[in-house]
Amino acid sequence: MSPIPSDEPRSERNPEATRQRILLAAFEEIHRKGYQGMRVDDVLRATGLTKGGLYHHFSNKKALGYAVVEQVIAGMIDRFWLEPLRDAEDPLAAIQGILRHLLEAELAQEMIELGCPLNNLAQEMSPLDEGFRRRLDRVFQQWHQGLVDALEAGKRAGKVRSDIDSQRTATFVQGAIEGCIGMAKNAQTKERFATCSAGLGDYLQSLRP
Amino acid sequence: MSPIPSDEPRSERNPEATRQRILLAAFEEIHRKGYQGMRVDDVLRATGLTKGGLYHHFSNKKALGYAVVEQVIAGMIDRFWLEPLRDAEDPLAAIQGILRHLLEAELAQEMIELGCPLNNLAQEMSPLDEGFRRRLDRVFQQWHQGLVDALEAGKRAGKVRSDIDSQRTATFVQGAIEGCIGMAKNAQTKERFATCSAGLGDYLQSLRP
Amino acid sequence: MSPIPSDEPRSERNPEATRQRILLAAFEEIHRKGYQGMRVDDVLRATGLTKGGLYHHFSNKKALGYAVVEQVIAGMIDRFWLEPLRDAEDPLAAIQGILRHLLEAELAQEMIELGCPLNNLAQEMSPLDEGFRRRLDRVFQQWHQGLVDALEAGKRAGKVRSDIDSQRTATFVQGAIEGCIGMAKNAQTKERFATCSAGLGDYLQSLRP
Amino acid sequence: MSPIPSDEPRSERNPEATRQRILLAAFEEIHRKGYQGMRVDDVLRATGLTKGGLYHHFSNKKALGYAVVEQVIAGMIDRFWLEPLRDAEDPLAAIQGILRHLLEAELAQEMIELGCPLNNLAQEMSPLDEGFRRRLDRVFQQWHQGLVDALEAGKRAGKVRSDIDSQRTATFVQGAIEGCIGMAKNAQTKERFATCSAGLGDYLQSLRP
DNA sequence: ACATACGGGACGGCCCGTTAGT
DNA sequence: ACTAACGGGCCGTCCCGTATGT
Repeated sequence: MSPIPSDEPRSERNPEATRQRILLAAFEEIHRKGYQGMRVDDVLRATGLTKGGLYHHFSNKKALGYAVVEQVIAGMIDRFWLEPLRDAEDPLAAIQGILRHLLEAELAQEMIELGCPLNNLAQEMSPLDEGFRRRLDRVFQQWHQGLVDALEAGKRAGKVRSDIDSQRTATFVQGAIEGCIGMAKNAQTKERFATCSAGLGDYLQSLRP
Repeated sequence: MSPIPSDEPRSERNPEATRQRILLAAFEEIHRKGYQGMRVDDVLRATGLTKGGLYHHFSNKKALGYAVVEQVIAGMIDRFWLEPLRDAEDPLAAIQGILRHLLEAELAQEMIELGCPLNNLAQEMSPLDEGFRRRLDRVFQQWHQGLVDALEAGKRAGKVRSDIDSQRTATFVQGAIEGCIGMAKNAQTKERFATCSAGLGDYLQSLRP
Repeated sequence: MSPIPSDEPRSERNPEATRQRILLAAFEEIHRKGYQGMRVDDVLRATGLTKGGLYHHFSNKKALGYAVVEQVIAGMIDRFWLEPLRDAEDPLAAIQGILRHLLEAELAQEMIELGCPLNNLAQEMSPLDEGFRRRLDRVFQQWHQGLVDALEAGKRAGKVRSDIDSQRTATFVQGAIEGCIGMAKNAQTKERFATCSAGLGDYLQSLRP
Repeated sequence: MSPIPSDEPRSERNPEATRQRILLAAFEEIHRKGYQGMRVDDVLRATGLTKGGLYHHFSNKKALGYAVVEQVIAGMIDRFWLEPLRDAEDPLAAIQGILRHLLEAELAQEMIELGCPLNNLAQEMSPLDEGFRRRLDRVFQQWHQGLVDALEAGKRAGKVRSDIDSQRTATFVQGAIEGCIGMAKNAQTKERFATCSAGLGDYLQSLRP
């Protein structure tokens, strides 16, 4: 098919890139079907690898699942939730900004159709496997810490009521966000997300001085 | 073969009871492992039936899953969330009462360990199967309607701010509740649920006149 | 092929016969390749069953292996070694008779080519799996008991020296028989068996009064 | 890439030693699990090498197996059985000495738990692979020749009855020895070996003038 | 209404071997 | 001489569903 044929080194022999390809494909499948619903063979098909190849990088399906949590999902949470909060002087506005961003971006489709990858996996696997639970909880806690830090900064900047409990608030915000995404996923409509996150907006407003 | 025919109650020939036993066992398995993780053979073991028995009542695994939604989970939501709201003059207090009840009852353990059966199934199956989604959404909407009705009654009774949007609020409350349960399930601790639902309590207070 | 075509009940629905077919086929494969070398798929092909069918009768490969020991091999030892010794007044002559029989019968071929099924399995699996070891040892002990009884009867009948230790002698006879079969199996020749069992014959003569 | 070439001993560039390490590790695995049960990857783990390293020395698994027979097992038989018989004036005493030695030495444990490496392999592979059979039979024949020579010398020294057939006797002695080891391996007890070899001792006594 | 035997098709994992590279 | 990425086949098991019988 490609006009320049044979002197491209057939397989680039780039193990790190291969590993990433596997992780990405596995993440996609897990996001779509859940960990239990993810089929190793589908990951193989998506990556163009074979059993032996995958088995070289990950000793079994569970190890692959763990790696997806630590090396894909954790990074997504960081880029999506923590990065924007890092230097925001007004955390409540920042959170609402991210929520609005969720509605507009192309990834909205995926988020509403398939839900939050972190929460999906947690809901599925936390009661079934302690290894998953620990790793997922670690990500939740990093996110939580980012929210706490931002709320504290907001207090100092006079953008957040100083009498609120940041820990408790951060936990509830996490829960509410995941709840809103969940509502949207049930309904499979953007509107449900808009409605639910409007309620969350009301709550966030109630945190202002 | 045997000439003496029908009037010995062979074991306990009671088809309706058998059907219920299957539904209950299937519900348990689904609650614990998810629909995809539920194994028909495990349901068989739990009921003491065999393949033929189960497939006489349900044409396939999916039909069994659908029936669990419509005939088990829907009833649970009704008893647990709608019943207490029906005649409550103060809906916000009623909601908080249910949340407190969740922490105390023996079923708390199950709720925190395994999560909300309705939401679990919805998160797992809504993107994968439209039949599940429709049935689950119906339950969510009944619950939603109950909340709306209660909030409106609360407004009339002067227990709820009259300027709030009941639809939106009901949706967010649902989301927040499921979010709190989810947080607790990740952490597998009662405390996380207490913390998160305290935040929800703050929100509910902000709805008072 | 059969002129009367369609009204023969396609699969006879005879579970016990099916179970036997599986056991026989598994025995054949184990005899030929060893337990580890036996492939479930080959047993399937030999029986015409499918995975599900076999899995219904035996929960896994090991269970099938155990059943082969208890329900096939034990019976063979009984018919081949114990039956002829039961009423023999001259046990030494009886043993030599069986050895000679081994050289003549059609089963000689199989015995020399593939060895003794009991000893093969024991050599392969005793150090690897205690479940196999116990079951195989039980067969060895029944055989041993048969030899002891026969020797004692021989003593009473004046056909065996009364000063020998029957226990020890029985054990050595077992070992020597298996050793002879093993020698023949290495060489893959009848002659090696003849030579080796001639030596055994010398020993047996030395037990005469 | 590096201009400084060869005189740094990179790790311990010693191909012959590497080959020996592989052979030894492979022997261990074969002795423990059989040839079919031996996994190349386990040999790799035991030697610290990788696939390429092993396949540089042996073209495939079978070639490794053959080499183990010719370069490890043959040597063991020579040291263990032939060496002590070489200059023994009383072969029967020498054989019994070796048997007693077997019971006392530390290697007894291994011999009784795992059996005789030569006979194990022969029982497993002779019917399956002619290449193995030939190589193993060669070792058996060298051992056999050693026994014959010793018996003949014993005759000349008046320590062995001169009317016995040395060929036949040697074969039976081999068989009986392997049989005794096999009996012990089944039972996984030293005592079984003691009992069975006591019977062998009786036989050997019957060969004295 | 229910039991039992069996079909059939994946799925995860194992494992021998090859090949590009150093 | 040796490493490490990867190919590819197949094995044991799992599991949904059907068919036959009672």
